[in-house]
Amino acid sequence: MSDPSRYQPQAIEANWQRAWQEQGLHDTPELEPGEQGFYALSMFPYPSGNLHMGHVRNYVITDVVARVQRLRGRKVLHPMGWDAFGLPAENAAIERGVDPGVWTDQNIASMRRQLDQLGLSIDWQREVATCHSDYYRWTQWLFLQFFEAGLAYRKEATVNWDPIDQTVLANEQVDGDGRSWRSGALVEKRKLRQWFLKITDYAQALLDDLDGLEGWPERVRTMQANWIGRSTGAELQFAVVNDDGTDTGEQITVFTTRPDTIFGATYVVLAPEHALVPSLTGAPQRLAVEAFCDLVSRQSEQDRTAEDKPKRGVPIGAQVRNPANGALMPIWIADYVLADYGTGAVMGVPAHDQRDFLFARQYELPVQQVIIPEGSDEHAFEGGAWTEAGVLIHSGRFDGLTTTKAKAAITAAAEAEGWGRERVQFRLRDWLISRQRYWGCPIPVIHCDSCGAVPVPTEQLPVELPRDVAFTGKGASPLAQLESWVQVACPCCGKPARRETDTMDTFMCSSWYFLRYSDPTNNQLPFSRDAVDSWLPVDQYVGGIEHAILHLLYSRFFTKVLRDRQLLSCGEPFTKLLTQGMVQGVTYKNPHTGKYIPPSEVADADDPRDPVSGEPLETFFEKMSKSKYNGVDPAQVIDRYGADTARMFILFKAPPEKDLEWDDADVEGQFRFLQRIWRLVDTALERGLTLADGAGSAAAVRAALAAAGADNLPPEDADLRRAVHTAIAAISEDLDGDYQFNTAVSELMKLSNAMAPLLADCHPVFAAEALRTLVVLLAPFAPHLAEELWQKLGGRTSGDSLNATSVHRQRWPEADGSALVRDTVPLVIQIK
RNA sequence: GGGAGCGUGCCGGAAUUGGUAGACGGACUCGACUCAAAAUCGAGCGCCUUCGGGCAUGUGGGUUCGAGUCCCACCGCUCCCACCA
Repeated sequence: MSDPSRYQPQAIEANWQRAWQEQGLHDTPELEPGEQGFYALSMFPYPSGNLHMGHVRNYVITDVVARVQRLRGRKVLHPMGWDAFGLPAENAAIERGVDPGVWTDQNIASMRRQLDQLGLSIDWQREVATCHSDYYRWTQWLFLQFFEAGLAYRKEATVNWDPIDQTVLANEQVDGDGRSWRSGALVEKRKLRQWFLKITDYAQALLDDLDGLEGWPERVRTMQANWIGRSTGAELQFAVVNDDGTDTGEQITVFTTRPDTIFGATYVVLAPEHALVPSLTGAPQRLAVEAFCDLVSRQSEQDRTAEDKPKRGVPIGAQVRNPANGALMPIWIADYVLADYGTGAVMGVPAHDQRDFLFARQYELPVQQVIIPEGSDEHAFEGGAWTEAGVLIHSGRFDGLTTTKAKAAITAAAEAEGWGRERVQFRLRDWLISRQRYWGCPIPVIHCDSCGAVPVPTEQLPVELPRDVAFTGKGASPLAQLESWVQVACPCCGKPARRETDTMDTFMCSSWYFLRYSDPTNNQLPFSRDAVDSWLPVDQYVGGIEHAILHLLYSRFFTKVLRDRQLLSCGEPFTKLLTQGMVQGVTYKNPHTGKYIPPSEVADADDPRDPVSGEPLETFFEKMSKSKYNGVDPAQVIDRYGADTARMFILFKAPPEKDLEWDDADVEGQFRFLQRIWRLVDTALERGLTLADGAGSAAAVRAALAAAGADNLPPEDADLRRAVHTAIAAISEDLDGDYQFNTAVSELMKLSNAMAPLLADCHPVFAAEALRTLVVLLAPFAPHLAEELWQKLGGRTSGDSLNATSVHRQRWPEADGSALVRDTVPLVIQIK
């Protein structure tokens, strides 16, 4: 600590963090009317209490973006907050009896301390926490906006029930294996009355506007488009007929994307949950049908939808007439037809649909081919469905039409004759927002026997979460068990009524937090229109790929609804999106026992062996997690090497969007690089160089240039100028394009390597300017070190014309060498 | 099954977008300094070589004066969606 010539980050970083804080260097500047600010945003964390490397990577990336923009002279908004509702707090309450609010606030405080050590340029005055009532009252207010717009409604629905967490999950929270995204439990089905938001009303707009999101990764746009899942087809009606061939008056409506194959339909299948199933089932079939429906309802989503499962079904004893050719065909129910997609009914065309084919073969239903390959008069139909396009046969007046033409012609005929119409179908379902949990934002509704579901008047917001609750972890939510809170007078008629006891999906809270940052202390509105319009849309959003669908889609939906409610102007919230890769750690696993072994128990990293059995271990990189013992604690890295090394390493090690393999040896190498820069500056100081030799005087630079002759410099001077110029161009390009921080850091390292041997021999003016450029370029990546070096070089006391109190007031060099001007002082690097 | 993407040294990754492949870093080897170690500094580091060079970017073709980059086929890997009618 006493040796001033050694780079000791621990000795300088906290000081600079304090200095920035005291100077308010990262406070958000006021924007002039019409002025364009820059909004740099990280996805806010859940306050688990522990900062992990994934957080560090996320926030460091955003911080570099913010710092570069500030150096370029932009006014920057760079906020942070807490996605603070959610199950872990409630689980802590159940397991350890701590109050979820207290637990969460403690975690926020501790994570805030850890974040501060990273030297992030965050404006903490705009901090928000979704669990504080000055935030969630506006979440409730926004819910009422949806309600008023007819976009929030209640319906009884079959929902995903998580038997461990005792709550309902949205479709999106059930993973591909039919398990809860959080507890991992196999999801069951239940019927409950739930609140939904009508995101399907915006399906088309959400899809259309994806095209304009050029600053988003292609794959995220594709994932969203697939999730929305638009398909065009037709809705066709099949009349139910009695045994004697007369119509019963009932209709079965099916949705199909292949109306051209209707002449090949040989049966109709309903989902077991279809509303007409009970009434259409014949007496002899009733027992079988009920047994089958019961079986299906007990199946998990996984069993039901696994593609390799045999398709099962039963006939219900009724029949329909094919509207195209009048043929009578049986009605079946089957597990492969889903109640909540399309109309919950399909026409079975075994010849041209693989699922129908398998089903028909299993139950010996007739197969009628109606499409043949174009240009062939023979049937290409062999033992599997023919799903390609072709030409129609056995289709009456439509014979000979191609698939494409037949789709249009048959749909048109159906429309003209009244048995169908064109129909666009989305895969996207309405968003189920009800959660039977305590630690969430209460839904501001009161249920009254006479008035129905009544919104809580806005002046009564917030509906506060009661704090004196018992957590048993069993049965209904603690809210529903708290009669003193539930019983309330109806705002309409004043009669006794009951509060809604469901809380909102936490995705509700995170769908608008980026708007609140623009005006975080407003207590009249969630945000003023002026404030939100002056900062939104977010210029650069940074976060994990795991939010590619849910959070980003919901946020886009919110933004569009609020725009349509005249609360803001933009239709898309995030102009550019960067999805950073995971941080992976070295993982040791015993391939026989399947157990993960902590690295501390592995004696020899080159020949890892199980400490108990001595068996050789597998070594690989995997996403850091507690259960795999492969995590690296950011605090320990910072204690040892400092925040600047951690920042540089994480930026350098891999391109931001790719997975990053954490390697302690590499961190060491990064630290040594910063040490070399430190020594470089020390060497310059020993020679008596300061920034005053260069930038302090425009005249000095011009005089030096004139003396040397611009095209006739001594080789060292020319080499140095070239090295600096090249680095500036490369770094600017890396940062402007796709944020290739890894190569930008490389260029910086190359520059400092190239500089070291040249500084001793070149003109002091050039040497000083080159050093100044190096330090400024370093500033976004290793801000503490850059500040310290700037000060050591006399950047604050040299009579510098900017009188900079901080290197952050220095202008970032422009990509073309000629523009390397800091106010009136030309930088040396003007000639190639 | 549908979609997106990727394949370059021992490793992470570069390559001015069609122009000297392997930047920068790690690991490794040798040397200097040291009683020694660490740190630091210097050198080497794709493969083969008769030291002239030759061969190398998953495999096989193609376009081009020129291909890691563009086109076709194949092999392998990753991610997302998936009985969505």
